[in-house]
Amino acid sequence: MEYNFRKIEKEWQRVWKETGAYKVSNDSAKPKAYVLDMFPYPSGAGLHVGHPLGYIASDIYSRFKRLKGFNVLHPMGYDAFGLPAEQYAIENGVHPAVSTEKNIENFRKQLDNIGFCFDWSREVRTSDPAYYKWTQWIFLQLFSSFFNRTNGKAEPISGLVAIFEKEGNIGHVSPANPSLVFDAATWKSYSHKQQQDILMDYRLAYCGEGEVNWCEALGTVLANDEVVNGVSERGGYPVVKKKLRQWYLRITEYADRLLEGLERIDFSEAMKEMQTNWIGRSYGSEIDFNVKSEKATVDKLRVYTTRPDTIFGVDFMVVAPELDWVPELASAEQLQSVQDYLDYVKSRSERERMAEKKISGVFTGAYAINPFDGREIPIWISEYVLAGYGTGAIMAVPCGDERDFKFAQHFGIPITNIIGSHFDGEEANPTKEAVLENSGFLTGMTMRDAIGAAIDKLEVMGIGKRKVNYRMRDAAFSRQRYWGEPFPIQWKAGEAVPLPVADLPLALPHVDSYKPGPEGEGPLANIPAWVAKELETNTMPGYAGSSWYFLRYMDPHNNHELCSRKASDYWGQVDLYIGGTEHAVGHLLYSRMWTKALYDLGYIGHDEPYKKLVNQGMIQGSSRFVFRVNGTNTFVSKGLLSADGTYQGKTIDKLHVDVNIVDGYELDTQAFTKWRPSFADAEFILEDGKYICDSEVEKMSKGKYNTVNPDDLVDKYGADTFRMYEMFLGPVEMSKPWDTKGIEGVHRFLKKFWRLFMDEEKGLLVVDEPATAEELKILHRTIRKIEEDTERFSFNTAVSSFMICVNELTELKSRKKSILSDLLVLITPYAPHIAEELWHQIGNAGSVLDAAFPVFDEKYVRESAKAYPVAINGKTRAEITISLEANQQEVEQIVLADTSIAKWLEGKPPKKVIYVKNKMINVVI
RNA sequence: GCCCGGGUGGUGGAACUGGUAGACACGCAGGACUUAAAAUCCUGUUCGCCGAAAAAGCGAGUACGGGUUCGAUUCCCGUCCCGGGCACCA
Repeated sequence: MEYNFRKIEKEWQRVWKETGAYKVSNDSAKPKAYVLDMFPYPSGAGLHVGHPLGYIASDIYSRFKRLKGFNVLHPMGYDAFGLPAEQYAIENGVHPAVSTEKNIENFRKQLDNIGFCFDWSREVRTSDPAYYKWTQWIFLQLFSSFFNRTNGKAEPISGLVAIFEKEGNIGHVSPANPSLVFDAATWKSYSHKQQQDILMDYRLAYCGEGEVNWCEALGTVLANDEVVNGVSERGGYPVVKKKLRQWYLRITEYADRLLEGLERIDFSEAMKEMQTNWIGRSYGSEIDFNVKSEKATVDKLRVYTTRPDTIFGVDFMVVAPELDWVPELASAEQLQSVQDYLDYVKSRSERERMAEKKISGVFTGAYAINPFDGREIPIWISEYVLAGYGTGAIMAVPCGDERDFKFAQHFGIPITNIIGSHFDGEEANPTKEAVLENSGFLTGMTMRDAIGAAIDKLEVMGIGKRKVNYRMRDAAFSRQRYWGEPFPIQWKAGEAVPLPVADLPLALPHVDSYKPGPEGEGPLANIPAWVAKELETNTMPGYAGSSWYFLRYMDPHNNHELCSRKASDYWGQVDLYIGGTEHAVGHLLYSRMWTKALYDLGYIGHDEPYKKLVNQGMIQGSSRFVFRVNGTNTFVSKGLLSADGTYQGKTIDKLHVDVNIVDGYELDTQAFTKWRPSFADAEFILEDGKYICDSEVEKMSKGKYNTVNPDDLVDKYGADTFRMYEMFLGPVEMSKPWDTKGIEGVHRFLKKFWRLFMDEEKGLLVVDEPATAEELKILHRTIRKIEEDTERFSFNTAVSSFMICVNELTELKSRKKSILSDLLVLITPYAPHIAEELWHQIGNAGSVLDAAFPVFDEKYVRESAKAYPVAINGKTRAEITISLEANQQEVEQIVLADTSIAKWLEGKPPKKVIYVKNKMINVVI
C-alpha cells in the first residue's frame, strides 16, 4: 500500500467533520487551554503561503495540549469589515456583504485544505449583525462610563452625575478641560445641553472635533498613506486638512494601567518596549514664559520640557505651526514669511512631516522672556514640533539636544553653553551628569539635582508645575465610510443620545451608492430615512470588532450577553495568542483597553486579554526576474549578461516573472510563452540549454508575481507535508523568504515514515513484539525532544527530531507496534492525517486525536559512558569515551595516557586539566 | 533621525544555561536498481593545505575589529551591513 495522501486526507477530514471531532464544550472537568490566532481580513486575493504560518503553529500547539489532556478552545473567524470591500463595491457595484461572503467562502476552503482543528461552530464575523450588536453594546458601555481617577477604574457616568449634584467636580477634574471647575449649585444651574457637553469631556467614548485628510476632488476622506506629497495617491488631487466631528476612545486614561499590565503578561521584550514607547510616559514640567510681541495679544507661552534644569541654556523657542494663535505672534516684518510657512505646512501630511529630515522653520518676530535672567528669546515656528504633544511648544536648548542644536546651526542662532567642557561645539550632549555653568541659581549643581530645584523654584514663583505627559493620544474611533458598524447614537438638538439596548443591533442599512455623503460625511448621510431618524452617519473603524472577539468565541451564540460570565470565567485569558508584529501598538493596545474597561464594569473577571503572545515572522517572497533586450521580445539568460547589466551593448529590461513557472532558477520557457499573450512569440537566448532567472527577496504580493498558493502545494504534496514544511522552514518568530524547493525533503520524510509501517506490495509490516532497549531509547529521546520543542514553540527542530527518529528506526528495520503507536501520537499535532490513518491501520481503537501523549521515562535514555571531546588549550584534538562515573583523577589518568593527547604534551606535565562532567575535557599546556 | 530584530556552508537552518560549529533538510557530485525514466537506496559535500586516492593530520572559520575566559556563534565594547516599525515626542 502506498502513501496516498490525497485519499487519506480527504477521508479523515470528512470523518472528523462528521463526528464533530473539533467541537469544544464549555463544560469539562479537564484543565482549559485557549489558543488563538489573530483572525484574518478575508481579502479577495485569498491566502498565500505566508498566512498559515501562525495558524499551523497554533494548530500544532492546540493538538499537543489536547493530547496532554486539556480542553482546548481553538477558534477562527473573520475581521470582515474593512476598506477593500468598500473600494471594490465602489468600483464594481458589488455589495460589500456579497463580496465578503464570497471571500470568506474561499478562505474557508483554503483553510480546510490544510486540516486545522478549528471549532467552526464558534466562528465569528465582525460584520454579522448578531456579532456587531455586541460591539455596539460595548460602545454604549464606554459612552456611558467615565474613568474615575481616584480609584483608577471605569465607572458608570450616572455615578459622576450624582457626585456633581452633591459636590461639583472638585474631586474629578475634567480630562478634556482641566481648568473647568464648578460646584454643585453651578452644575444644577447649567442647561441640559451644557451638562451633556461637560459629561462628554468625561466619557470613555466621546465625540469631539478632529482633523482629517479631505480631498475635494474625490469627495472623500483619505487615510494617511493615501496621501502623497500633499495630493491624493489616486488621481493626484489636492488634499487639505478639514475639521470633522469625530468619535474617540479615551484610551489615555488607561495609560498607566496599560503600562502596569505589561509586567503581568508574557510578551516579548521587543513588543513590550514598542508599547511602552508608544504610550511614552515622561516626567517633566510645564513652564510659562512671558511674551513680548508687536501685537501684544499673546501674553504667555507655555512650554513642556523634561529638562527644566537647562532653562538658562534656552536660546530659542519653537511653536507648532498649526496652533491658532501663531499668526498673532508674527511681527509686521515677519508676517509674510510666517504665512508662507503656514501654507507650506498645511500642504504636508502628518506622515511626511514625520519622515522629513531637512530642517525648516521661520522666526515669528516675537520673543519670550526668560523668567530668571530676563533674556529675550526668539520664538520660531517649525514643523518638527507637533501641536498634539505636550503644550505644542518647546524651549530649545541647543547645547543639550541634538535637534535643537541642528536647528540653531542651520539658522545661525547663537548657542549658550551651560555645561562647560561637556559641550564641544560640534554636537549636542544630552547628559544629566554635568555640573551646570552660566545658570544663575543653578550654577554648580549637577543637572540631575537641578531638575528638581528648578521645578521647585518655578512652582514657588507660580509660573511652572510638574507634569506627567503621555505621548499616546486618544484613539480616533470613527470613519466616514459605509462598511463598518453603525453607531447606536441619535443626535437630538446637538446632543448625542444613546439608543436603548433593546433596539440593538442597529443594522447597517442597504445603500444604492457607496459614494461619500456631503461635506465629508459617510455614505450613510445619503440615506434620507437614516438622516430623518437623526442617526449618526459615521461608522466604527476596523479595530472595533477585533477589540473583543476573543470573548465572543467563548460563548458565540449568546443572545442575551456579549459572553456569559460563566463562559468567560471558565476560559479566562487567552493562553497563547499568535500573530504578526504589525499589530503591536494598534489592535493589541485597543483590545487590552477594552478588556480593562469590561473588567472594571464587572462583565468579565480578568483585565488582560492575552497571557502569552508569540509573534510570527513574515514570509517574504523570493521573486524571479527575466531579462528582455530593450525594444524586442528576446529574453537573455542571466549568466550571459555583462557585468554592467547589458547584453552585447544593448539595454536590458528586468521583468518580474511568475515564480510558479520557474523551477529553482530555471525558467520553464514553454510555460512562459503561455503566461501572457505578449510573450507568445518570445525568443530565448539560453546558457547550457537553460534559461536562468535572477532572484530577489521582496514582500510577497500579487504584483510581484511571487505569491505561492497553499492550495497548489497541498494538492501536490498533501496537507501534512505542507504543515510540516512551513514549520521546518525555521523558527516561527523569524522572517524568511519562501522557497518551494525544500518541500520535497519533508515529503520524502513522510513517505519514509509511511514505509516504516507499510510495504507497497506486502502491506502492513507492523508486528506486536516487545521493543528492544535500543528502540526504546530512540523513542524516549524523541518523546523528550518533541515535548520540549513543542512546549517552547521550536517547531522546526521538532520536525528535525522526527526525521532523525525515522532515520534511526528505518536503519534498525524496527516494526514494533508499541514503538510505532507512540510515535504516531507524537506526530499527530504535526501531521494529523497520516497519523490517524496509520493509527487505524495498525489496529488501534478510537481516534488518535484523543490518544494520550506518551510519557517520557528517563531510564530508557540513561547512558553509562560518554564520548568526550578532549581539547588542548580549547582546540578539540581527540574523542575519548569515559564512564560517567569517573572522577577528576581517573579522567586525567585516562586522558594523559592517550597517545593523540600525549604527543601535544611533549613529555611535560599539563598546567591544568578541566573536566566538566557530561560535557568536555580541556587540557591546558 | 529614533526604536526593535537579525548577520553561521552554494541555500533554509541547528548548536536550549559559555563546553565537539554546521544537526536535520535542500541543492550539487558520484554510484546502485531500471531498456529508460520516476520512485527508492548508498557515498561525498565549510574553506584551504598535504596527498594518486583513502585514512589520518595541519591551518583558518559563525559580518568586521578588539576584550573577558582554560574555552566565545553564545558575554562585554566599538564598527559595518540587511530586515521591520515609527507619531522628529522635547
